[in-house]
Amino acid sequence: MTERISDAEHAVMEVLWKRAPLTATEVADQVVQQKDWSLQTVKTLLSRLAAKAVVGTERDGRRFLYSPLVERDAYLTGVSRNFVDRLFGGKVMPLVAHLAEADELSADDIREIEELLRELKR
Amino acid sequence: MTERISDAEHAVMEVLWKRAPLTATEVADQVVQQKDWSLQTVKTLLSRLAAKAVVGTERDGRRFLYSPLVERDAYLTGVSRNFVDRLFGGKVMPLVAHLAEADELSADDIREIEELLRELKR
DNA sequence: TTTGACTGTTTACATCTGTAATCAATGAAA
DNA sequence: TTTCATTGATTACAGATGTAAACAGTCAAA
Repeated sequence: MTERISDAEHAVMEVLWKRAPLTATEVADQVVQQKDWSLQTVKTLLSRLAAKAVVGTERDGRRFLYSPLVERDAYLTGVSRNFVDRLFGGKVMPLVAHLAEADELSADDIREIEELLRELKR
Repeated sequence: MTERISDAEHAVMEVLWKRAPLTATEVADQVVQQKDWSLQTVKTLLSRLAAKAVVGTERDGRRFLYSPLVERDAYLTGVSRNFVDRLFGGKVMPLVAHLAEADELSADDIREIEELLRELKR
């Protein structure tokens, strides 16, 4: 039962998942390359994430260092599961079928997935 | 650029995608089997959906008949695309790989997907 | 030691969501 | 014709979210 991470919070997490620990300013520097947010906004998001225990803080003199407490993998598993459950009745096949029919899968994608599945069976 | 449909609204849409047009009461009767909502709540959701032009209304005497204006398929394509873009860099492979690694795919699932992909190549 | 730059904390505020209650119009029943 | 039930419209209200501004503590420079 991982705490829910909002869209905005997710952008912050992606930065921390790439490298951590980081200070608020360092996180903001990264985030700003994607989103047009102020330093204050990023700090608010970090606070909320810390309040939810999704990131941990470690005092470093006058400032904090932030690190993810939730692994990206675990998070992705949770949201993927939720997504597939809600929209495709919990089955991955209809999702893949849907993307395929909507022409969202290239021939390369298909080859890659087939390769992956072959691996899985071994 | 389809209007965003919230979770609660989505439950209402599923009913209308199954059969339409329906009156508010008919929709509520269906929805209540899933969610423990009052008739009022369902009506509010229908109004919001109508305001967003996601469902259309057609007067029928004293009441309205509601029908989806957005197709389920188009909606699913949109949210799937968005989901895959946001969390898996737009590639489906990592999503499937992820679900597979998280043991969310059974042997049957794998067989089904392989079958599907085989079809697609023909 | 005063001042300024940084950093976290507190407060703000509009919008969206979930979940209705209340109101008003009206057709049906008594 | 008065009354009740049905139905859409309006209003409500708390919590989540996006997006900060204002405040307060403190180390560093002057």
